[in-house]
Order: sequence, then C-alpha cells, then structure tokens
Amino acid sequence: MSDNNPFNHDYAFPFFGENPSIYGNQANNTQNPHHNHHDFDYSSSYMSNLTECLHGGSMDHYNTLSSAFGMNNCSSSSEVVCPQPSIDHHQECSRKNINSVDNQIPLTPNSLISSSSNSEAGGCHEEDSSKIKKDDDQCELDGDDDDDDNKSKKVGKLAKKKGEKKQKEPRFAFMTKSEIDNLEDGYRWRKYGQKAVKNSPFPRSYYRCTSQKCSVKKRVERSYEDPSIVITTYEGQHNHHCPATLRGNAAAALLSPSFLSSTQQQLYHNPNEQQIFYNPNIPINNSFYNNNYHQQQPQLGPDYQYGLFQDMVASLINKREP
DNA sequence: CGAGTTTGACCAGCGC
DNA sequence: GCGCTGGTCAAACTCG
Repeated sequence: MSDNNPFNHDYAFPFFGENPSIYGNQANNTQNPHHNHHDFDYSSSYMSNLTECLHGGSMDHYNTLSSAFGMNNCSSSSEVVCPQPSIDHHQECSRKNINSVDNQIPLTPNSLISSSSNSEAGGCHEEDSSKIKKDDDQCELDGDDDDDDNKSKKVGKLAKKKGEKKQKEPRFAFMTKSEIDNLEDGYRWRKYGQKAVKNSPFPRSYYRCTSQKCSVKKRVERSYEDPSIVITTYEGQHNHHCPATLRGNAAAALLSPSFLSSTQQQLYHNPNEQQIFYNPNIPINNSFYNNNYHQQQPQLGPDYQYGLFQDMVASLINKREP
C-alpha cells in the first residue's frame, strides 16, 4: 500500500486549545471550538501545504505535514523519546530529564516528532516485533500444527520468531474531553484486553478492528490527571473503508479512510469534542499539564501553530466547499 | 447462535 | 536472575 496517508507516521500535532481554560474541570463546559476561528493565525504556507496534503499531493507527506504544522524538519532528531504516553514512562523520563518540562524542555521541535523511519531513537521503551506479528504467526502455526494442548501451542507461538524486530506500526494519539471512554469513530472494534495502568485508577482498554485482515488497534485510557480526558492511541492503518463513512457527505469524503485514519474521522464525527493532539512518543509530564495545559499556552516557540485540529479541518472543508 | 466483552494467565522487555 | 509492567491470548461469559 502506498503511503498516501500523511498520518502514517508518528506525527506530532502541536495543536492545543488556545483557550486552555476549556480543558479545566468544569463539567458543564460546552464551548464550541469553532467559535475560536478569529483567533487562528494560519499562515498561507501552512494552509497551502496542509491543503496539499489533503489533496494527496505528491510531496513528501512527512515534510509536508511538518511544514504545514510549522515544524522544523526533525526527522533526524536524535532526541530520546518515550513512545508510550503511559504515566510511568512520563515519570521515568522526567526522572532522567528526558524531554522533561521540569527540566524546562517543553516539547521542543525535536522532541515533538520522532523519526518517521522505523528506526527507534533509542527511547526508554522499544517495542518488540514478535508481539505484533503474533497474528501472522498464528496463521502459520495453525496450518502446520495439529491440536496439541493449548498451552504449549501458545508458548510455541510466542517463542517463534523471537528476536525479530517488529515493524513499528504508525501511531497516532489524541486526547478528547469526553465522558465516553470508547469514542465513536465509525469503525467497529473488538475489545481484546484491559489492563490496569500503573499509577492510574483507570484501566487501559485494548481494541482491535473487527474487519478481517485489518490489523489496526487502539488503546483507550483516561488521563489520571484529568479524568474527563480520554486518551486514544491508534496503531496502524485501516485497509478498508469506514463502515459509517461518507453517507453522501463530501466533507466526510475529504476525511475518508483513503486519506485519514479513523482518528481524523472522529474529528468530523464528533465535532463538539474538545481534542488536543499529542505525539504518543512523547511523555506527558505532570508539570506540563499543570503549567501549560490547564493554565496557559504551551510554550512551544514561535514556529508553532496553536489551535484545535478540528478547526483547521473545518476551515479547509469550508474552503473546498463554499 | 454469532458477535462482543470480561478476566485471569501468559509472555517479552526492561531496569535493577 | 528477579520483579515489574505493558501487551496479548483465549476460555468463559453476556447480549441481542
């Protein structure tokens, strides 16, 4: 499959609510982010590059989006990043002064984006390929292995291809202020696991796309800092159309699976959700939340655009469909 | 009855 | 090597 999807990388999305107070703990906050358009300052190059992305242009998408998002080219970043948004990683990285806001390194351009290649940057967590390939392994084993007892079969499965490096699936994560854990994104998901998360009272749920041959997974967990925020991490790319997509809606078509992952579609399907994008490779530091997230603008530097991604998409839709 | 969920067990990776 | 943790499996269960 050609990499048509500019989100098929571990992109960072330096978009934050420009009015951070809306992410506070006011339960009755229903502010519509679309009311904030007048505050946006999308540069022309920013918009044109992004529009080109939406058109599926021939530009290198990585650079395009990076440019569109006002990022420097960070593909050669040697920053040590944490691919997991989990709390222990945040704390661990914080202890080690890795991308730590405590250390006055608040999401610098280099820390905002990890290598678009599959080479890990030697982070504090490196995933193992054997797990991701389990399904394939199972198919292979099912073919050449009769019914032994399940346990030995399972062990053999897991032991097979041990040591192989996995192909890191593209990940995309975002936070949504919602009371609903499993947000509707148009795709059908089967839950295959739930785990308690260290230092968090909220469990993390694991979902897999129910479509055959689609290996997309997502994790859903609640922020322990702000229980009203749901953190959803998508992994992989759907190889099929969204069952609930289009419906004759050209705007939805713009955000169809051929271009956007379910994550972005959710932007469309849930336009009233407050969403903040973040790079799942970057730890979310407590003090970052406390100092930047709830109380003031994140200090990302002059190259960064502030705003809600959905506003940006809505703006593009309006441009394309007057 | 099929699809989806729950939940305990298992495994791999990592730090110490 | 050991313990901890994240991720996954799969049997049992629930639901429509």
